[in-house]
Amino acid sequence: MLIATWNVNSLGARMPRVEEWLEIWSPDVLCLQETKMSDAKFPALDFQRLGYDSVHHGEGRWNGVAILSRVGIDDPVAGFEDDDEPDVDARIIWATCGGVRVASVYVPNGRELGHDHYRYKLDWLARLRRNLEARYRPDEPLVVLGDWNVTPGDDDVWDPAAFEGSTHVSEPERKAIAALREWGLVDTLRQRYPDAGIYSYWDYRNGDFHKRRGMRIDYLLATPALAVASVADLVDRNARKGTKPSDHAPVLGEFDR
DNA sequence: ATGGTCGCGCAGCGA
Repeated sequence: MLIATWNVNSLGARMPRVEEWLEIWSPDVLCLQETKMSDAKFPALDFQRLGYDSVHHGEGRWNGVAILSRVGIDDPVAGFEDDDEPDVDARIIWATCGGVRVASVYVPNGRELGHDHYRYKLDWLARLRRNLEARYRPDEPLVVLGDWNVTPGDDDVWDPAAFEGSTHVSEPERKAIAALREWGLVDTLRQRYPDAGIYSYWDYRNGDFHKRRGMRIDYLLATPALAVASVADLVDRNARKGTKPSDHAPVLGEFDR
């Protein structure tokens, strides 16, 4: 089972690249973030033509998450699986694909330390943890994947010193990700490559991609029940090249199941 | 050199 995640930075702008990419890789499941699209405009028929069922949770101009699957897509839930107030943004969608519970997540950026949006980011991650605790167990096959907007450690940033005092590297954010791991999630790529400088996002500016100045903020977090079957992890850097690329590359995990 | 690029949508914000 091949499961992938890709922050496409507008599906409207990226559809040619996404269709091309699906034909190259034929993943079983592809999670998308930042579709920047309403549900009404989501091109479900185009994905159907490529063999994928899909679910989408979008508002229009900002955010927006989706799951595409060619191994079934059951029990979809848009937003958190709790009875609290609905999230103000469309940032998480769930579905069961081929016997694996999948969540596609677009974690708030945070903007600046101390900003209201930074508090929202930390609250959002805590709410995700409560959702997992209330609804799932680490011995069930589940993967939460997407754009976390947090580097789990210093190996995940091209120059940690350059980001001192910024979001994406702060201790509270990293503790929130560590708390998810402590509940029972495995960062499969990092487990396979313990200290490699592997990135998934490069700013469009400054030629950062060509200078290899990136961050690893897109990843799969799988329960041990699923991670035990992990056989490969990779970032498709080729998708960050060429005409009208997203600023994120797709991240793939393969499981022997 | 203290910016630099995208996307959205038509100014300027968000990333």
